[in-house]
Order: sequence, then C-alpha cells, then structure tokens
Amino acid sequence: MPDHDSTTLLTRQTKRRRVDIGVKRAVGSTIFTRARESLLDSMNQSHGPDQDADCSLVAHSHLGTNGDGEKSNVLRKLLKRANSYEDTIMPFPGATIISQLLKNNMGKNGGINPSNKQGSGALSSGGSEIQAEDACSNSSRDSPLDCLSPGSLAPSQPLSLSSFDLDRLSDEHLRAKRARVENIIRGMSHSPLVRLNTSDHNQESSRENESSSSRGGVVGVGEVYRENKRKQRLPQQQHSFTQLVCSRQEQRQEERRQLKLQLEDMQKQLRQLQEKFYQIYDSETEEEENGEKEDGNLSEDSIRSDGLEERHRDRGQHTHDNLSELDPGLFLDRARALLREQALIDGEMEEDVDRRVEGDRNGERVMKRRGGAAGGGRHLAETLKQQLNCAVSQVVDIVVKGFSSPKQAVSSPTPNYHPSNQRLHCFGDGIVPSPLDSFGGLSGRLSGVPTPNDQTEALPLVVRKSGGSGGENTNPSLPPPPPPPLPHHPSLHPSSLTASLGFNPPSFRHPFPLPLMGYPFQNPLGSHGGGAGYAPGPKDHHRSSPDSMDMTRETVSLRTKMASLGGSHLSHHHHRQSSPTQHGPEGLSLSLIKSECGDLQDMADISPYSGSTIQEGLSPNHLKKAKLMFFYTRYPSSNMLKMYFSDVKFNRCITSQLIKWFSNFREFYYIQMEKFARQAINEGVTAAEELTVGRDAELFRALNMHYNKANDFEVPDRFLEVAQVTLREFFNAIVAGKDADPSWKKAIYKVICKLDSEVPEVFKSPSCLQELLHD
DNA sequence: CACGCCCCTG
DNA sequence: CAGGGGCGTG
Repeated sequence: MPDHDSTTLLTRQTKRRRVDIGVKRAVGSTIFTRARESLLDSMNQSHGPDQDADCSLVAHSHLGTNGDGEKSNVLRKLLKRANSYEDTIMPFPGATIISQLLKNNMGKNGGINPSNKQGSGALSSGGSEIQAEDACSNSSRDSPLDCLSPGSLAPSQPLSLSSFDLDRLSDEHLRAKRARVENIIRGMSHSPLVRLNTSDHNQESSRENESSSSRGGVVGVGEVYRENKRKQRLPQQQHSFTQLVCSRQEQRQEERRQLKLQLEDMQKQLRQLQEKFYQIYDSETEEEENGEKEDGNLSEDSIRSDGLEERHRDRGQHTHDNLSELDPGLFLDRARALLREQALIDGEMEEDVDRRVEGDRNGERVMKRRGGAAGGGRHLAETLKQQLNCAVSQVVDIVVKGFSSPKQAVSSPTPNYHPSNQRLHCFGDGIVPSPLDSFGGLSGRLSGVPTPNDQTEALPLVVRKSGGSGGENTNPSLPPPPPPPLPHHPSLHPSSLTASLGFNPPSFRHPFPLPLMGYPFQNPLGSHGGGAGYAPGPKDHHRSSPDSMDMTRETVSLRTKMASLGGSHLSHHHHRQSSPTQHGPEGLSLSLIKSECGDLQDMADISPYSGSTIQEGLSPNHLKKAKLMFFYTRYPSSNMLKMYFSDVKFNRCITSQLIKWFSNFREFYYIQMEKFARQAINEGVTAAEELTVGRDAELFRALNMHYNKANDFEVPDRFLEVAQVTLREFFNAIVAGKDADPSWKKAIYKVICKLDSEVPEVFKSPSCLQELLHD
C-alpha cells in the first residue's frame, strides 16, 4: 500500500534525519524551504483546468445525476460564496469534500426547502456551515463515538470500519479504504436498502433534524446523524443537495487537482534533479574512464545515463533501498496516496473531532490531526510539504551519499583521474576558497590506509586561527557556511546550473553551495583559455557538483592506486596531464597528487563536497615533510615554505604554523646540542675538535629520532656537518662561560642560520614523500 | 603595527 | 607540538 509505504518511509526518513548532521540536514532544510515555497506558490495560483480527477474522492455518480441546466448557476453562486469565505476554506485545504458536503447538506436542512434549488446556495450560506461544524463538535463531545460509528456507515463494510477504528491512526491505507467505502456509500445512497438501514438507526434523529431545521443547523446532532441524514435526504433534496455536492466536489477537486499538479511538478523537478545528478555523475565517470580524450565524448552522457541510473539504483539498494524513492513514479504514488490520506484524515477529523485517541499509536499524527481540526486543517499543505521535503531531501541525501561513499556504490572505481585532477588543479588554484578545505590534510599519506585518526594536531590550530582571522572558513564542526560570492571563473555558468536542475534559478537555492558546485570543478584548461578539456556543451554546468563528489571517489581510487603503484607513477601521470597548464612538476598538478594521496581522503569521508586540492590546513604529512626539510634548512624563509608547500593554500595562519614548526624544530635541535655539549664537557672533553657527529652518534640518533622517526629518509651528510658545527659552537660557548649571558645562544643561532643548504627540488613536489621515502 | 623569533609552559 | 608572552625589527 502506498500509504503504508509512505508512513514507513517517513519513519525511516525521520530516523535518517536524526542521524544526518550538518550538511545533509542543511540540504534537507533548504530543500524543504524551497519545496514549501513552491508548493505554497502553486496553491495560491488560480485553479487550472480540470483535467485529472484521479485524486477525487467523491463518487462522480452524483455529478451524473445532476441536472446540468441550473447547475452552473448554482455552482457559480456557490463558488462565489465559497470565495467569500475562501479565507476559511483555502487555508484549510485539508477539509475534505465529504465534510464540506455534509456541512452544506446540513445547512440546507436547516434553512432550505428541498424544492428550492436556486436559493439553496444562498440559503445555505452564512453561518450555517460554521454552526454545523460547531454542532458536530458539540455533539461529538457529548457522544464522541457517535461521530464515527461504523454503524452509521454502510453495513457492507463493518469490518473495514471497525478495523479502521482500531488502527486508523497507524494504518494509513485504511483511510483510503474508508474513502472508497464512503464513496460507495454515497453512490449507494439512492438505494432503498441503504436508506432503510440507516433510517432504522436514526429515525429519531432524522425527525429531530427536520423539525429543528429552522435553526439552520443540526445543533446537538453528531456526525452519525449527518451521515444518516445525508443518506436519507439525498433522494428528497437531490437537486439542491447534489448541486451543492457538485460545487463542493468541484471545489475540492480543484484543490486536489491543483495540489496534485503541484506534486507532479515537484516530482518532475525531482526527476530533473535526479537526471542532472545522473548526467553529471555519468559524465564524470566517463571522464575518468576516457582520460584525456574527453572532448566530444560528452554526448554519450545521455546514452549512458540509463546504465548510470542502474548504478544508482544498485547504490540505493546498498543503502537500504532508499534510492527507490528516486523513482518519480513512486514519489507520485506517494503523493497521490498522501492526497487521499489527507482527505480522509480531514474528513475524519471533522467527523470525530473529539473522539478520543485510543492508545498512543501515532500520537504525533493524531496531534497533527487535532491541530488541524483546531487550526483549520492546514495540515494538508503541511503534510504535503513535509512529505515533499522528506522525499526531496532524502533523494538528495541518497544521491549525495552515493557520491560521497563511492566505494559502496561504484563497483569498479575508474582508474583514471586525470581530468578531475586537472579540475582539482583549477580548484586548487585557490580561486575559490572552499569551506571544505578545512577538512584537508587530515590523513596520513604514508600510512597506506587512510584512517580518520590521522587527523591530528596540526589541523586544529589552523582551523582555529583561520576562523579567528576572519576570512577562512575552516571550522569543520560547522556546515559549510554560506558560500562566498559567486565564483569569478570565466568558464563557469552558475545560473545555468540551477536552471539545468529544473528549478527556478532566482528562487531555488541549491542544496549545494553553488560556488562549490559550479565553480571549483570547472575545467582548469578553461581558465587558461585553452578549452581543450570539455566542450562547453549543455552539460558543462552539470559537472560542477559531481566533480566534487567524484573527487572523493577519485581520491579513494587514487589512494588505492598509490598503495600499489607508488608515487612516482602518479607524478608522471600528472606531469603529462598538467602540461597544457604550463605547470612544472612542482606545479599544482602535483599538489593534486599530494592531496589525493590522502590529505583529502578524510575530507571525503567527512563531506561529500570535498574536492579541494589546496588545503587550508597542514597535514601530518606536511609536518613530516617539514621535518625532513629541517635536515636541509633550519631557518627557512616564508617564501621558501610557500614554494615547498605549494599544495597548501597559504595564509597567515599556515605560514605562522609552518614557521612555528621550524621554530620548534630548532628548539629541539638546540636543546639537544646544548645537552650533548654539556654532556661532552662533563665527560671531560676539552677540545671542540674532539666532538664529531656521525650517523652512529648519540646526538644524531636523537635528532634522527625526532625528525626522521621512521628512519626512512637518508639524512644528508650536510646535516651531520651542521650538527657537528652546532655542537661545537655550544661546546665552545659553554666552555667559555658564555651561557651566563641570557642571550648567549643567539650568537650560535646566527652562525647556524648561515649553514642552511638548499632544499632539494624534490621537496617542492607534493609527492616528495612518496618519492623520497621509496628511494 | 605587523611580523618573526625566542622562551616558557602545558 | 601548540599557545602565549615578550622582545626586536622594519
């Protein structure tokens, strides 16, 4: 049953949403907002042509029995009148046709001569409807169960109704059943049998109703009376009543058609969004597979979209079949079911307003219903909005999840990463500061397997400082902040992105920050005017966000590849690919390698939007690299650091942190020097010349343990020389008693700082660690 | 004032 | 190794 499914899905969604945090939640809320706006907008629109009666709950047989001649006039009047209190009706679309019919009927009973067809509309207007509702409320308070007694309905459906009584709050589909039953009942209302049955039960009340018709309402009579009365009087007041019925029906049908149309609209948008994702994803996959021969292959996107969809479905199955909701048909079904359900809920709401809720089953729903009774049944729209919100956000979640956890979804990660690397390169140029950059630099590149635990000390500092310094979005604990002003990439078409997604560009706020989606993933070649990358076709704008998601997959794949192939292969790879961008080996294309070697991995795990190559944080690998660099330079300049950490988006914080690192390195270094110098003095060494620092020296071992713990780097001889000089400097200074001077070390520093040697070029490569440590 | 470095502390 | 205070420099 669709209704039941929708309930289940809602529950699941609720669970999901509870689990979901940060971005996804933001996405969901954004979608919800947009969906609600859209829905409300459409609800405010004028009624469209009556084309679809699928959602109608009222039997059309009534319409068939009506005379058409006067109907239009009556309808006009009724509609006019309806418009007069449209404020009452329109905001409460949840009121069902049935209830409206009943009300009208009651009003008619109160003040209308059954034979007076023309005046029925006007006579039934005014407060009769409200009075009728009040009457229902009052009466239901007196006898709550009267409002929805199975006996008051068709005897042919007692089982369904009783079960409905039992489970109405938890079993949605029974409401649909009830709707059908009521329709059937209404259809059968002309049958003498039905009349007989109902009149048997309600003769007194019926008489009472008739006798008290002057009151313009059925005060004190419960819903059961209305039901029976309706059935009884239908034959007598057929014309006026059916006219009212028709008007009400049409009114309600209009509302429902409208809602349904809106739902379909939303569903279309969903489908479009789906397709966009598929297309993007597909094109991305294709790029990965096709490597550098991207141009001209984009046309295959559509061809391959089916397979892609299949992949997505598979992915969805992996993720609790959530992706099944991506199916527009299912969504539409759910929407329809929702409409039916809502209509029934509202009808029931009015029928048993005060009927106490047995048990706590679906207490929330009950509360919702009661709230609707009190607030006017606005929850049809609310429920629809919620459902839409849930569906849309879930779809987005699924897609995002699919992209962010590619290993689950993609059975065979594509082996080629070049295009995206180039894109990353472009992204990495730092044109667009990505808030997700803050997630960068977290994993241990050297540890073949990325572990979240690799996110260690270095990052927090940068994050904090970046946040404090204002410009940088680096707080990983927060969802991506509002994206910076739209990117200025020349080849980017941000608006087309939203347009292509089937939403109104001006109003629709894409769940993904547009800069993140559209900008950073543009073809890097485009930024150089080369245009060799992707044909600026209609799908160009599609690759924005999926690229970011692809990054995660690519990163994962790259890591796998790295583990097996080693860094040099990759670096060559990238050299070839990055040649059009005029970047040397130390260029950003290599920085891609570095980040993809693991720095981004954890970003990928954290956020589906990861995709930045330039990191705003320093990773443990950066620290290791800095330590190795310390073997060459003790006093690196800021410029040198920038050159040798080209994969880091430098800012004050990064620079300060790197400088601080080297300061700490020096501190340890000098502490060791002083310690060993004093130790030598204590051991009786009298001449500095006796002090030598070899690879087997204790001093060296201490230093090497600190800067080259794994001992997987061959310390240059020059460092040994410098260490020896430093040790002797300390020795001499101490022997000379200079250590009495508080700043006696500064002279030594001056000496040592001149002993810096050139750091090998290989350190400029982000992949230097792989290359160096594998030598 | 900003920056870099040292020194100290945790 | 990070944070913070202090100091010197441009």
